[in-house]
Amino acid sequence: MKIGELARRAGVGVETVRFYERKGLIEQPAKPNGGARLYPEAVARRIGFIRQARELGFSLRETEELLSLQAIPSSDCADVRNRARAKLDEVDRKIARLDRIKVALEQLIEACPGQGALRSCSIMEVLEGTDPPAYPTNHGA
Amino acid sequence: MKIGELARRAGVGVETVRFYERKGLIEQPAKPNGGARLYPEAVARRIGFIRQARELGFSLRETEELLSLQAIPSSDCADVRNRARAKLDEVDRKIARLDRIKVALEQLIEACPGQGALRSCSIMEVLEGTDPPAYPTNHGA
DNA sequence: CTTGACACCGTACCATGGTACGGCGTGTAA
DNA sequence: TTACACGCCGTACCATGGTACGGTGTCAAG
Repeated sequence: MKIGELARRAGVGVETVRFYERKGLIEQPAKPNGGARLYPEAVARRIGFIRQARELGFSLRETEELLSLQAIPSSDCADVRNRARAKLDEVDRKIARLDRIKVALEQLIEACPGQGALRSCSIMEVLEGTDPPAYPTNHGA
Repeated sequence: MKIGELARRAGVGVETVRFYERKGLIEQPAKPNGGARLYPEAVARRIGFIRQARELGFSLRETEELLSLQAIPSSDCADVRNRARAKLDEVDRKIARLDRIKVALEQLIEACPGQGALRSCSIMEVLEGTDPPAYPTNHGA
């Protein structure tokens, strides 16, 4: 398929596809007869993945790292495994945080019935219960 | 506490705190005797939440929307509930996507043992199994 | 053969989310 | 009282992640 259809399928703009190519997130495909880029199906999925990763708070660089994880014979398997584990940790942490937000939202929705006795409760207050003081302090030491 | 300690506790820079204030994500605190901002503890947690929400892919605007969700008597409860539900959906979708990536990473780690028979497998290939064709097509109709 | 839809390319522009800078005031400890 | 840390403010700057533009080329239908 050509770049227009690719972009449509992946849910991004044509310019974005070329931008990703410049950034090295997708490789330049065949340009037969020297003209238009001709993409295989797989690229649409790859770009879809990039889009989703971005929405999950991964930068383009991090997204590239995710995409580069592949267990191919001849690659340094231990290295791939380590990087995958690091990413897995990150993903787990994101999930855990989202779960806390989720619970907070659910409690908020519960606390806010039709019209009734309504204890004041903000999302932060709900999180308070779940999230003990424990300040991050993980920045500049 | 003053802005310096607040920033340290929340894990951001001083400039960032003032930036959030300009953006309306935190309100300007008391400035007794006209001088330095004096913050209550709660603001550190609020900023910590903002930081985490950012890392989960929420924009500052979306983060503000999350923070604005509070069931206070006198507020339009139905409205709050609706907005909370919308956010909950979004959170659920994020979790679902992260779960797929998580599973993919786990499979990748499995597929990549010490040194052995190693089927070629990238994160995209793992996702293929999980993610049926179903192109998004949710952009410009 | 012209018109339209698309592709090409490079460059410029844009919004978001900060980050840094410079000049000034203040307060506390040597 | 001088010095240092910290705070104030406004403005300028920056990286990321796109988005738009303008000029050109190519193909296919009418």
